Amino acid sequence: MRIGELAERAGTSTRTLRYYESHGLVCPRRSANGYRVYDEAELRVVHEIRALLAVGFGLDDIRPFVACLRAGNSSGDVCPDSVAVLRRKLAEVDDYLDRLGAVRHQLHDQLARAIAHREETCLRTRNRAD
Amino acid sequence: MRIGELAERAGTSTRTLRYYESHGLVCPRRSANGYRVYDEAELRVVHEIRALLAVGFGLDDIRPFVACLRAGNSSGDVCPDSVAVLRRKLAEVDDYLDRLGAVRHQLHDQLARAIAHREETCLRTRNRAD
DNA sequence: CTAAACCTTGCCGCCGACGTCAAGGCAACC
DNA sequence: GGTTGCCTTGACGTCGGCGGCAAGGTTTAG
Repeated sequence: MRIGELAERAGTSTRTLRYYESHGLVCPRRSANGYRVYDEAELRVVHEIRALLAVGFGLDDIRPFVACLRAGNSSGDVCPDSVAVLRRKLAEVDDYLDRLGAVRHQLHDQLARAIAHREETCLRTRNRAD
Repeated sequence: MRIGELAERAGTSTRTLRYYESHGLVCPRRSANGYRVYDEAELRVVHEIRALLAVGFGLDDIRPFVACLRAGNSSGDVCPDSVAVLRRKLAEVDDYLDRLGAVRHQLHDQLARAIAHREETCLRTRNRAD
């Protein structure tokens, strides 16, 4: 399979596949004329990459998962390095959730106070109008 | 007050203050030699900008708050435009919290399954060793 | 007089996952 | 042989909030 077909079947672009390759995540063979040739297994790899990217992983974080898949495992998650990255990412997400919760809290209060202030001002204005 | 003093008192850099100015958030007078001159009120404005940036606002979102402060209000939050931005940002944060919660959930499951798979494999290996 | 410490404008670098040309080679069909 | 459609490498653009440097003018202290 050549790059165009893989791109279409993976739901992405040829540019993206070349980008992954330049970062060592995919390594296709080359045909006589220099075209990239991928085998079926690479489709699975690209799907794995895309899924992890969608969850917020960076390409560097994804590398162990790809290696794990290439090692013949049914899932990219089961190798020690992958598990380590998963743990770290979970901790990062928990951390981010905490901070974002605090931000939400502050925004909520800030909004409530602003609205309260507006109503108060409105009342005073009406009282002056009396 | 010149730019260096304002930067120090606001806990930021001169580069940052010039950047804010280039985006219309601060507009100092100029002295005869071309130096930027700020009055005391600008310190408050810069603090407002920094506080909102820290919460995740972009410079464009912050503009109404600065205008509100300049209009003489004790808080930058109380003007209609500011309230609108606050509402929108709160909604965005809520949205992001939802998605991040889903991501956390997925990561948690993925990690749990990976560990379960590893233990299972480990058991099988020991059984073979028996 | 000179060094130090301010200030000015302007422009490139950064991060990350690509998009978007540009300029050209290869393959297949009419 | 010309057109179409694939492929190649290379290099610049994107977004945002600055950092950092260059090359110069100003002011103050010694």
